[in-house]
Amino acid sequence: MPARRVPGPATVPGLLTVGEVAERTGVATSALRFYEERGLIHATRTAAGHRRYWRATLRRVAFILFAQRLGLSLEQIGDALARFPAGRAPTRRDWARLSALWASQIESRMAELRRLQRGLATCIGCGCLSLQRCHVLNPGDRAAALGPGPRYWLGDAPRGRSSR
Amino acid sequence: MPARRVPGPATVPGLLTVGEVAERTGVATSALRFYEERGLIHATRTAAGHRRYWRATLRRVAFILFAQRLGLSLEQIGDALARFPAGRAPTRRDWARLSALWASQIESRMAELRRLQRGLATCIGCGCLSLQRCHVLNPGDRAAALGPGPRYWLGDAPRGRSSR
DNA sequence: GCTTGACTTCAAGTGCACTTGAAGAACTAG
DNA sequence: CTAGTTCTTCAAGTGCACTTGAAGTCAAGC
Repeated sequence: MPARRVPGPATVPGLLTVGEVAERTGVATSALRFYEERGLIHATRTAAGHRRYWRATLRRVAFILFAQRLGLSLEQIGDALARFPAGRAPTRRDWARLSALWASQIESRMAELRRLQRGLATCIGCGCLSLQRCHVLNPGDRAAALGPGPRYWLGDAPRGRSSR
Repeated sequence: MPARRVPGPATVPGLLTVGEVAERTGVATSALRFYEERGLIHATRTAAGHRRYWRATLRRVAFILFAQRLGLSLEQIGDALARFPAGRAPTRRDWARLSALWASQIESRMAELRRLQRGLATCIGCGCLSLQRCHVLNPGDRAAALGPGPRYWLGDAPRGRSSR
């Protein structure tokens, strides 16, 4: 019955073990398993049940790391990844759409940082940080009072999931 | 024995109840109590044990909100607040020192966002996101692999507290 | 053949920043 | 005086992104 048994670790050029992926990405094996559980990455299995990753997974993990530094949650990253085929690079078109979305998020976060920077120099220093109508903490309306729960500071709030 | 009893809520102009502070700052009463437990804010007590806040506490809370949007942890914020007198505004000198520190943190976070922005347009789109030597994920050395634990993305890592 | 190390699952733990709930005391309005 | 709101403490729960540990399997080198 050992007819189509997937070969052992590291012996096949195209497939990587979880340890190899961990080493190459700097992400712990436990995290990789966690990402798989959350549907962010996928692996084939050997006959013995060991994970084997395609090389494309390295890019997928890089994508996850990138998006995390952007400030996205794993759920948001999962949504983005779901549009891409699992085993291959995204198309230019896929990429362009996502790129535009994320670029605008980076823009708004940078805008906030610039506001905070200005506030650092003037608003707080002079004691005007009043909370009532401070344009640093409350741009427009009452964005600083996003309600209870963890406060997100990229894009003000994760879309969907109304607070609490 | 009711000789120097602190008067009731809302009746004294200088002192605020926890509910009033919550309403004015947009921060939940539970969070205010939590901040007090962590030493970030302080309150006097009425004879009955109810909290009474100075008006300066409003500014202190504003300061906390501001620093949170900067991406600082409560511990870091507490360190910063510890240098300031509890009941009054910080001196210009105090402020200038902190301001310089935080400004540089904002600068480095903005620099990272610009890198990510560039990566968004080129590095990932063209498929070069390689993890090994990607200058978007690994500026200089291997900053993306900060080790296990929650990943900080302002200033790369909270100073002190070597990871784990 | 045996040891060592890499892998497996599953449950539970961690750190942060809180929130929620229970049980009760205190203030306020009518 | 009573009802309702606001406050008190304390313990436990939440969500995120994982890590740690236990108990066991699999593969490779000597």
